[in-house]
Amino acid sequence: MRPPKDLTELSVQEFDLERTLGCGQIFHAMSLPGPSGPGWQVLVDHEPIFLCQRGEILLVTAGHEATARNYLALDHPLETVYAAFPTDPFSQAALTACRGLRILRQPLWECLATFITSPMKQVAHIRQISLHLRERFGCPVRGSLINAYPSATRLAETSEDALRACGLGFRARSLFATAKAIACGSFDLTALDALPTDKARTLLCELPGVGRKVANCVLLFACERLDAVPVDVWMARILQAMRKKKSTPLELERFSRRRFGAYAGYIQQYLFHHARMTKSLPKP
DNA sequence: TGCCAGGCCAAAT
DNA sequence: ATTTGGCATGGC
Repeated sequence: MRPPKDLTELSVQEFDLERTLGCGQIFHAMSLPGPSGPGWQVLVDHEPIFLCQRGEILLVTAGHEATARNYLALDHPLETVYAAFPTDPFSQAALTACRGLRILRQPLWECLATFITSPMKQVAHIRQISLHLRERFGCPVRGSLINAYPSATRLAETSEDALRACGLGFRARSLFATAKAIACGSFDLTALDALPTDKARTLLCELPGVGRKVANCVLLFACERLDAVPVDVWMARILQAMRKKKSTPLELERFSRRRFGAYAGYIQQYLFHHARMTKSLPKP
């Protein structure tokens, strides 16, 4: 995508584009040199959007302002999230370092599929797999560098081996099986919206390749459940350092929900990103 | 080289 | 109910 000539200026407060796109919740954003400084291209389903931030001005492809506002969750009450941050030095450092990071509103299938490909993979490699799947099976989009994320139906008509050839390893079986379950209608993703979080999580965990951690990623990043806390190896180390008592991942998840409150998932993302960027943990 | 990565699953205790 | 081992791949 060439940066579009027609850009609309949006006024934004408490927003940081680079942190939001780069904190490990989406895996496809492409950085581009723009007409007025560097920017990013993202795809929201089949809608290509160019974004470029200069202070409290966000430049957005004209005609796509409403999609951008929703995708970037510019309506989330970050001051309320900040007020709920713990006061220990590590948490406050994470807040300072990540201020303006927002939890995106991701397309549901893309989010589910990419996190099925995530177990025992580093963020950079999840991105590589995601781009490979888009390149091989996704629909081209006019004006976009990258293809749309392939639908469940499209992946269901490929094969486990074809997915394996995209570097998925043992995750190929899970992604293929889940794609088939959704394509044939035996699992209805649209039913998640109406369910309380615990029921939605239980339902998601019925899908191949979806355990509690991946389910919590989907709930947080695509289902607006901002209290859902994915506990990966990084979060386990962070939360274990905050809680002296030796704990299982599930205990740490509940601990974080009690400690952090209704925006526990949001706070989790700040702690996760900060720990990864600085390779540091809270003092035990 | 060896170790680790935004885990999941089934088998064994 | 809880713990353990296997699973593919790539980066440092």
